[in-house]
Amino acid sequence: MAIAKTNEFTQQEQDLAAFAKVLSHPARIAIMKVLAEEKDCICGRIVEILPLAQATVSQHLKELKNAGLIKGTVEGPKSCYCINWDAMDKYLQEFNGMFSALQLQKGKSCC
Amino acid sequence: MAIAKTNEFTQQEQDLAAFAKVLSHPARIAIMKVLAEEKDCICGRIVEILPLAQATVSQHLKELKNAGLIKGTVEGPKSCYCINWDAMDKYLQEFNGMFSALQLQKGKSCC
DNA sequence: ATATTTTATCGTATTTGTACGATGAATGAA
DNA sequence: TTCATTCATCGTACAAATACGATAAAATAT
Repeated sequence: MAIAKTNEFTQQEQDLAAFAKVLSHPARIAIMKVLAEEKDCICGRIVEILPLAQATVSQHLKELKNAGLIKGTVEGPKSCYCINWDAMDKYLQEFNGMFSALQLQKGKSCC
Repeated sequence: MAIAKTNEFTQQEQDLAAFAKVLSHPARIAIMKVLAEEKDCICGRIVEILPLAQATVSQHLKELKNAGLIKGTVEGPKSCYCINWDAMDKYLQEFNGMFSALQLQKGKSCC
């Protein structure tokens, strides 16, 4: 990225971009779907479903967890993951709120 | 990415990930805000506002345009950009629709 | 015609993301 | 204890994204 200028933008811009970034890979979207659909959201179950190696799935899970979109609890040798809906709702609200605000100024377009 | 596995996911997963990816950089979110707020959405105006070089802004604009989120028309030596709300509405609807569907299955969580 | 303005594109340097094999840590089963 | 299972992490290879100077292209102004 040659000297990241990321932190020269507003906090809101950085936060929303970070939220979008976590969901910017089909594997992570697919993981969210599995977590919502499956009752036993074990890492191994996700590896079965996705066309990715175990190490790669684990890495994607880590990113989702770091962003707060999912929660993980250890159950013996297994790891159980699920969606953190509190956080998701907050992010989605912020995300949609911004675009709703922008949309109110539609008339100004020049093209 | 070492051999991209992107196309082994569903079309919906790829589409939503692509939408998120375009918005996964604060500069592109900031550009969307400028385009919504300013009447004369000239490239040069965006360069004035963002802490980025002209070449970099032009590059971000190209990505937003390729994804269909903005439209651009040439006006003499200038380029006038604005948000493609038809496309944006469609993307936002798809995006929110997916998470609404997932949210309906909340009860199944194991943690 | 020449110079200026405005933007896109090219080339390139650097950083970040993606993917996986190998290994280690932790638990449960034999 | 010993072995198998499950997962996270490390190291590494490669691909993609980010940023910018330099330059080209296209229109306007002088």
